[in-house]
Amino acid sequence: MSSGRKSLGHQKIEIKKMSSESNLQVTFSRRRSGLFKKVDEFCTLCDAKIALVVFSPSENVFSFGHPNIDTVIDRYLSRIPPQNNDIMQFIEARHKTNVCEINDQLTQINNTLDVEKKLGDELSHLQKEYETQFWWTCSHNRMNWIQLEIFKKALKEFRNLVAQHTDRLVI
Amino acid sequence: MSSGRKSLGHQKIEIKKMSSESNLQVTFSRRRSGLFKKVDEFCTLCDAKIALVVFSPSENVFSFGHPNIDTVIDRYLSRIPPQNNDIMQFIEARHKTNVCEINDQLTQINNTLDVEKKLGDELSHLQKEYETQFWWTCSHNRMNWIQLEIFKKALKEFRNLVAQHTDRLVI
DNA sequence: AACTATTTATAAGA
DNA sequence: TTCTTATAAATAGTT
Repeated sequence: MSSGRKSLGHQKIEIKKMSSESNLQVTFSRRRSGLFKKVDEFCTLCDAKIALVVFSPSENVFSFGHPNIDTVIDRYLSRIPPQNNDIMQFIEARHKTNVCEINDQLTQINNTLDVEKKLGDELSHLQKEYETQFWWTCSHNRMNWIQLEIFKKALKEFRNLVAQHTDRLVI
Repeated sequence: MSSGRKSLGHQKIEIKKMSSESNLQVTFSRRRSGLFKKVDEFCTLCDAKIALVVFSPSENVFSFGHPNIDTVIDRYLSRIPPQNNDIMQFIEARHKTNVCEINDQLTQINNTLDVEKKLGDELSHLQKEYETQFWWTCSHNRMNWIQLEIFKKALKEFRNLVAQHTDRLVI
């Protein structure tokens, strides 16, 4: 009884710059995830080549690319005809380094993975102790997340520092 | 009677490359406009700087930018206005390299954060049903371990990257 | 961070 | 193609 409605739910909003700063934060976050999800689905479903770059008002950078953000941007910037295989090969070559690094990374991961796999298999025989394992994994995950946030902050500061230095030098 | 329904309406679909070619065409068109609308709303509401480039499977190009696509792409690639002075160009080149790599790193970390958060959320929800969902959880734990290995590697690379950058900064 | 009522997006069918 | 329809998905406001 009483009120009845717990919420008005999704109300229509006007599409213009949001007034409330705190509201903007949460809306940015919500819509950013929604957007990246849509983009991901889009290129999966439709085999589209995509590059998406977003800078938040606080200068945080987010990006997504398929099959590779730099390839798509390069093609956009240089207006390369898709028929020109030579040039496409050249562009692809520029990313071979990246692929090599990723391969190295995969190798290391695979090596580590053998150990991790064993752990996983062992775990399957330790259902009784699962609860303990669960909480360990959970807190481990959370710790990593926090560390990652700290590193991200440090990285941003470092980037700004580099920018400042260079600005002063250039001026 | 019998049929009654004029249409089944919007049915749930699996997110994987579409099999039907003609269906892909219409889906590409529909989702592309939906996407560009979302992006437009996003930057209007949240004052986000955005660059979006899409190549269709048939190599048609679509793009959107706010406040300007080239500005955002340049910023992502860390291109700065050309100078005449050779020394300035040298400094700019180094600046470009540094900031570009850091932007990449930040993007990577942001993406990793999304993954970590998702894993954390999944694990939290699992708590309620871990007894009945034991096997499913097990495989997710394994996935989580893989993520953690990637993360550890990323942190190592980041440490080395910072070291390299710091060396280079000392002119 | 979850919930709920709406709006918005969109898969199928015509 | 373009419109309609029924349903799924996203999300604004609230707690």
